[in-house]
Amino acid sequence: MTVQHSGGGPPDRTLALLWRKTQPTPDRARGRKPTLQLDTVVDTAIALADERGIAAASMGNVAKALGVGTMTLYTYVPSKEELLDLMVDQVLLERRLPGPGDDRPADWRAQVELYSDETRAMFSRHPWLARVSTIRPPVGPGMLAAREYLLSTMFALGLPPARANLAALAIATYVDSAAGAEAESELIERTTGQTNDAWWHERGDLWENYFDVDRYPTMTAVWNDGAGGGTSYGGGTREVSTQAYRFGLDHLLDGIAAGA
Amino acid sequence: MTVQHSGGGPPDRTLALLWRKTQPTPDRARGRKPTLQLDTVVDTAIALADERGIAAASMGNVAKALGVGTMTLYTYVPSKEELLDLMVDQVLLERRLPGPGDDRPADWRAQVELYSDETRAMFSRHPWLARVSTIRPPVGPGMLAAREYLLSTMFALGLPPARANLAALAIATYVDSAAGAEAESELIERTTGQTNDAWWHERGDLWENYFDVDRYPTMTAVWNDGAGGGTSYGGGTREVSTQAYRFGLDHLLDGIAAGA
DNA sequence: CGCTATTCTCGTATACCCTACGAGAATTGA
DNA sequence: TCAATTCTCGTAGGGTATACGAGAATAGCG
Repeated sequence: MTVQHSGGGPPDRTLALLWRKTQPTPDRARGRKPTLQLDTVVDTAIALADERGIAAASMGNVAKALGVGTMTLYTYVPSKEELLDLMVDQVLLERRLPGPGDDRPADWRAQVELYSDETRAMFSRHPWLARVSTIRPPVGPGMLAAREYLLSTMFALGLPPARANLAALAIATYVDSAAGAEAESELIERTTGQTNDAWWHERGDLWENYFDVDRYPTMTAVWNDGAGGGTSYGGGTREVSTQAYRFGLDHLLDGIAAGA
Repeated sequence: MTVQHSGGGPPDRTLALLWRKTQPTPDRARGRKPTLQLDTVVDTAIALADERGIAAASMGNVAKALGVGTMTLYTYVPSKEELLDLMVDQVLLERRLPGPGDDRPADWRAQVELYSDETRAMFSRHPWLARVSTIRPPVGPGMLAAREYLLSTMFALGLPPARANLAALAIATYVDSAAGAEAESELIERTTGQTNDAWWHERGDLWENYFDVDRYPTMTAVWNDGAGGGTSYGGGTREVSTQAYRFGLDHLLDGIAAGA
């Protein structure tokens, strides 16, 4: 399944929810006391998605986990879309990225490395994040903090503002998508109980019945070289994925540094 | 919504469907004649998804568009998952990428450029592709052709097999995800009838009420430089996205070339 | 204390989604 | 002709989100 979001209600309401920690919420005295807290709802949804994938974080499941009726959730959140936005920004905020005054690695490259490490760890904890669209993202503190940090590393490299912006976007695109793929792969292995190697192995027919060496000479060469990662092509083994990630990031940064 | 796939039935059946054009299908004389063809089903589903997003390509909608009962589709396709796989590989195959013997640009860089152009065009025609998970992809002719081609461009650059594999994976990761984001952005503009600029503008409250210049000095600098792309941050205007894409690809290739 | 305004709770109902099952229709070879 | 085979698709069951409205709980006021 796919996940859209950020379409729904008035943006003011969503923004208020996203920034609730920064901005004090007006307290209302009147009326029945709430049983839950927004944070509890969001955290529960995240926990469910972490464990069994984004589909498990349905309104019904979240409510059941909290021991309330499904419709009760709608007191805390205008819609599922909003909940998703909150989940995303909550998780984006988990990354420990130094802010303006904080200590950080001296080298710009190490700074980017920190972004990469934190992002990969975040995706690893929350693999479902990879399946949420980031077009029109929840513009919350989490998203802004990450963008600010990455942008500042490009300033540290000495890029002028316009180039720094482009470079930060390119790096974020690469890191986020690669880290997302990696994490999603692990989630699928966990939830299906089948390793990726086993999955490829199950498709052994392919190589025998359909694969034509003349049509795919280069793949064959890589295969014979043993570089495909054993039993698999197409992303292949965990080691190959990790190596490919490093390779891509290193060379992207090389290229950016060379052009600085 | 999110889209999973490639889990379901026996892999043999799926592979047979995916490779149906290459492999002749056994003809059966007995029994009622089918009203539809598999290709028609797949094409209809693709058309629906192209126009109104992946969610519109439901079994019910596809059947309605074809003027048959919903359950009729299950004669042609074992499940929705399989249909999705077929849609994906069909679309992957649209890219005009030269095969082993075919003419191609002489320069390896131009060859990669061709992959990039064809991929962007493909995503532009089929924006929903961005929301389909590519872990455990449909291992059909479309996927293999693209991998073969990209791999061969890295051979053209002179990389040894193992490095070529890593480089091809890195480039595919970057190009596919950037192109996907771009296309999805256009789809959202089209289906919501709201441009991205308008969307950001609607969030004007943010900058006034929540944005803290001290917390986000670098973003502020970029903003003041006019590099944010007018009204937006976070990916921003179409021009900024396109520039960022070019910037990233060029520098990634620079880095790979430098390390060759 | 009682009343009222306010707020939260959540059962019911609607409208989608996928798909298992099985009855019936169509076709062909025997 | 009729049996075997294959395709068609209505019904039903279990999932999803959420609109609506009735009822419960609370705070403050008279």
